Amino acid sequence: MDDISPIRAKSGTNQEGTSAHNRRVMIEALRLNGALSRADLARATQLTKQAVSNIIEDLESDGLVVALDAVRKGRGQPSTPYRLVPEGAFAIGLHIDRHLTRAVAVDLMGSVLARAEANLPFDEPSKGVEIILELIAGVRRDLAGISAQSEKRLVGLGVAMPGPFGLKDSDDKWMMPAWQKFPLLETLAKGTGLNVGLQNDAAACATAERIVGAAHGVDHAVCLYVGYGIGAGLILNGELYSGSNGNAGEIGMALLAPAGPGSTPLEHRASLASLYQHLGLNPADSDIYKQMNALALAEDAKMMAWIEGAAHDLRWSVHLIESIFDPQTVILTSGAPAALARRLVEAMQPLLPSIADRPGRMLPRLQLGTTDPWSIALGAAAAPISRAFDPLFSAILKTSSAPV
Amino acid sequence: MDDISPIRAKSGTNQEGTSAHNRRVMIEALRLNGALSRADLARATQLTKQAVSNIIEDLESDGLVVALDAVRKGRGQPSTPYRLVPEGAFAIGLHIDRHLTRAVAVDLMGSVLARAEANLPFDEPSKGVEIILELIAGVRRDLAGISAQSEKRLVGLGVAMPGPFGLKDSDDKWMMPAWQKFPLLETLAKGTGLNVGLQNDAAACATAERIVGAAHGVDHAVCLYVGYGIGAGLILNGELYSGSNGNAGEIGMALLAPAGPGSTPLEHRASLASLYQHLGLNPADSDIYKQMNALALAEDAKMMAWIEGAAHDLRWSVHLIESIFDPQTVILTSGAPAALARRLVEAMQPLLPSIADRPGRMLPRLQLGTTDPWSIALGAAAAPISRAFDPLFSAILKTSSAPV
DNA sequence: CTAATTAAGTCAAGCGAGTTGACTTAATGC
DNA sequence: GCATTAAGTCAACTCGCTTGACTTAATTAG
Repeated sequence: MDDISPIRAKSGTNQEGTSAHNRRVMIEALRLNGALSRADLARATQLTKQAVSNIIEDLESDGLVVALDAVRKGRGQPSTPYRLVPEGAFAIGLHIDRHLTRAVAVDLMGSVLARAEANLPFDEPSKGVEIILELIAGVRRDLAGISAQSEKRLVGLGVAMPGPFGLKDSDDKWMMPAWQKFPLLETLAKGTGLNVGLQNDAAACATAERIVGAAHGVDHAVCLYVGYGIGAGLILNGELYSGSNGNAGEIGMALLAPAGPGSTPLEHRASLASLYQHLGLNPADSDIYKQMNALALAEDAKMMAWIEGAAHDLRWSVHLIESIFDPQTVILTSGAPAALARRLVEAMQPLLPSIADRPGRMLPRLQLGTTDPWSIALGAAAAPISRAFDPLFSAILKTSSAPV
Repeated sequence: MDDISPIRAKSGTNQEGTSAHNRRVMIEALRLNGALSRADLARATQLTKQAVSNIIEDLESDGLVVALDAVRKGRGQPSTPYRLVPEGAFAIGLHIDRHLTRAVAVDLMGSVLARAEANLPFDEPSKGVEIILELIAGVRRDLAGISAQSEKRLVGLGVAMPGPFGLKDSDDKWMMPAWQKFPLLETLAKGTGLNVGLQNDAAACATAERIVGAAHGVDHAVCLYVGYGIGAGLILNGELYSGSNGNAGEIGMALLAPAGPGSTPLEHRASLASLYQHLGLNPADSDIYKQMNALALAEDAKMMAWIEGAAHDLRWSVHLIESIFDPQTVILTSGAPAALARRLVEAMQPLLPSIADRPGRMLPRLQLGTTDPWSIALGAAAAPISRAFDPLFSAILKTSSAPV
């Protein structure tokens, strides 16, 4: 968003933009509906049969779609459905957390094909980056073993890490101060030769839910992510919204009351960090996930007390989110074990009344989303895929760098 | 959003979409930058000189832009700047409130050319509609007196009224139950022969700020509107966001705490309705505006007490909005007299710390926006203008079927 | 005062993605 | 068997943006 000229204006478009958009529309339609024939696509996208035929032919020769057996359905010539080819594109996703980093390789459909994790030194990013680069290299090697074309078809590296980004220098331990200052993206771009993009962890979670989860094909959804911190990933008009500085949805530091004793950040009440503190656990313990799972399954009293408290605040967070965004659904995801997340969602019932409490709803107000701890890395990987293949406004305009 | 076919897909586009987008981009560029030459436009929009020339020629013959005197600026042939023609398009805006309705006619630049108001029976919409239709007809006559082409160039009728819309039947007096049930849009469309669109009042306020106010050219802004109720108008990525049911930003009914005695709707603490109640005023009084102005100027003790309380809650609302949206700025607008609104904004200082408290800010965190009571009607009128002339994603697609 | 330079804007041919309408292919159903 | 229905192709066409050369008109250097 740097202004080269002092004149403010949106970019124009031309036939290239048209064609890029139509390709993306086809891909999205196949992703959302499974296999479709050219005639189906023509009806769904309002394009002519001929235009669709040309585009599909193109996509087929690019190895992004493939024909299935013809199917007869009533009168007329049988139709030939096409589906996406998972191996048509790949992306690497990287999740950087306080004590741990995970890397995955995914395909066009969002299937995870390779994964690796490693511990991370909390305050030594220059060392950490070496670990990360090795991790990525390993995942790439694994991927190359699965598909010979993987390197050619790699669209980018998506990075997810806790936000918020770009604030005042601070030593707040929540914010991984050493990492905030480190030129991470540049280093990774140089070290991998890939296009690199950054999201916060909650946004990545929403991206994951959108490609292979509860938000698949939902255009207005908010994804509450309860991890070490807490954040919301916003899907508005079918696109991830990141705000003016990439910090939209960073509700962890939001105060629960304007003043007085109740005026604590949400993060201090409803996050895994607060749970660890409540239980006296050490977040750097390698088996902490197992410990929590055991406590959740045993309905440990102390944990249940924390759940009650967190649910109290989260119930209200959902109420606020519904009032502000009017989403089709709210999805709660978590880095915690599934048993814990499930109990948390149960404890949030009944939800507070809100404008979401309307007749004719199609989706539940609150759903439990993915609780796989790898889902943030998956979402990170899904971001470059989305950028390359989803129908976005920015993809139509003339300087939408790096299309594919 | 009705699915004609069971296949979910975005619409494709073609040269018409391209051309429509480029026209809109030109218009927006002229709106944001004043007068620009063809060469300027070509640089700003990344289109070729020739393409711009053709489009400008088109716009000129459509009466939307006009050439100014050539200006010399250094070497080379002098450039001929073009500017928008205010009389290039008109729209009618209608603001329906509990006891009052206002209609305005605006031009392409958002200047109000005619206005009229009338009292409205609170719970008799069928009578009310007749009053409204007459009001609109009067404004249209006035407009016709100003420009002979006004009828030909009328792009639509925008309606703003308090939300939320489409909830369960209720007798909540806040929500104007009789009006919610009445088929208002259909009746107005039939009665005026115009395209009709609906927004809630806060959204209209944001639309007004965007066309001629503090949000002019700002792509990420939240507009807090303190009227009879309270709501937020959301400008995200340069477009108004209305949520999945047009109720985004309806924070009036949001509870200030999850439970307990503090658990009241924001609307009961920070809205003009709460002020009227606090002061024992009757909102149906025709001189209530003057009364409030007098009290504000006199720094009436009771009013100052209300301001303190409202500012307390609003300060926190801004904090939450900043945490959630990461906007470039928050704009407070109000139907209250300017003196009152100014005191309210002052009382909100200092703001609570938040992620908006970052280095390198270009805009203030909180600004006082328009306090003209006609601004909602203006925003209502600006909506059809925006829909017809702003570069929107939906404008590129093939069936930009009239949504709202 | 002239010539070189710089920049705005036009001209005319070309390109290319979607459109159009007729045609082919291949099923079902009466 | 023949009419009907629908998928998909062919080939000519359209129309908005692009390309590159050209014209116009100013400033600046010598």
